[in-house]
Amino acid sequence: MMEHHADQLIFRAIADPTRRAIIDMLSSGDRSIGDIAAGFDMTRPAVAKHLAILKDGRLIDVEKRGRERIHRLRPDTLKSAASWINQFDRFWDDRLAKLKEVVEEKQ
Amino acid sequence: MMEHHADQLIFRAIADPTRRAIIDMLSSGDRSIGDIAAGFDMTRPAVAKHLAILKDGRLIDVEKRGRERIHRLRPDTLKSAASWINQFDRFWDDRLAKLKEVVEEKQ
DNA sequence: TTGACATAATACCAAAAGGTTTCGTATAAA
DNA sequence: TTTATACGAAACCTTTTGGTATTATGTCAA
Repeated sequence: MMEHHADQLIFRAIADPTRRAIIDMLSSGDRSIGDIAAGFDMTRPAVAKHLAILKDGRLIDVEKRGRERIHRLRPDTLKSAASWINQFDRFWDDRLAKLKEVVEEKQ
Repeated sequence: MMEHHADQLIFRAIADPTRRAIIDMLSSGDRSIGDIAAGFDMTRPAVAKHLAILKDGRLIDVEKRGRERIHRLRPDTLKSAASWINQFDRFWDDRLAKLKEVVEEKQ
C-alpha cells in the first residue's frame, strides 16, 4: 500500500493541535497572519511557520494583498486524509457486528 | 472549539507513515511485534515504540499470548479523527459550489 | 535443565519540530 | 518624506521523535 508524498504532507499538517485550530479558524473566514496570531498565545513568526506547513500540505492558499497575506482554506485537500481513514469503514462494521454477536450470545 | 487530549493522541498516532502502514497491515489480521517488524526495514525495538504510540492513541489492543504479544486493530477509535475531518464537509460543498458559479459565469 | 526465542527496558544519538529573538524589506498612512 | 505596520528570513535554543545497540526477563521446546 504505497502512499504518496503529498499524503504525508497532509498528515503532518493536521498532526499539530495549533494547526488544527488554525484550520478551524479559517473555516469561518479568510485571515491575515496577524489576525490569526492574535488568537494564540504565540509570536507571529511561530504562526507563520505553522501556516507554511499548512501551505506545504496544500490545505491553504495565500494571496498577497497590499502588505498583508490573506490565508484561505482550500476546499478540497482534507479529503485525501478522510479517504485514508474511511477505508477502515468496512473493517469497523465487520468488527462491531462481531462484537454485537458476542454480546448477544452472552445474554 | 476545545479539543480533547485523547484526540491529540490519535492524530499523533496517525501522523507517522510507518504507523499508518502498521495500521494497514493490522487491518488484514492480528500480528506479533516480530511479524510486523519483518515487514519493515527497521529493528524490533523501533517497531515496538510505534506500537506503544498506537496503543496510547487507543488505535490498537495488545493481548499477551505465551511469549508473544498479539496486536489487534481497534474497530472504533479512528472515527474520532474522521469526525473532525468530516466537519468540513459543509465547507467543501459551499466553496466548490461557489467555484462552480464563478467558472460558469466566465464562460 | 538447558537452550532458543519473543519481547521489555534502558541508554544513547541525530534529526526534526516548535518556539523565540533579531533584523531587514515592502507597503500604507501621516 | 517620514513613520508605522505586516511580514519574511535567519540564527538560535530546547524538547520530542525515530532510530540504534545492549542487556535482562519470561516462556517454549528439546
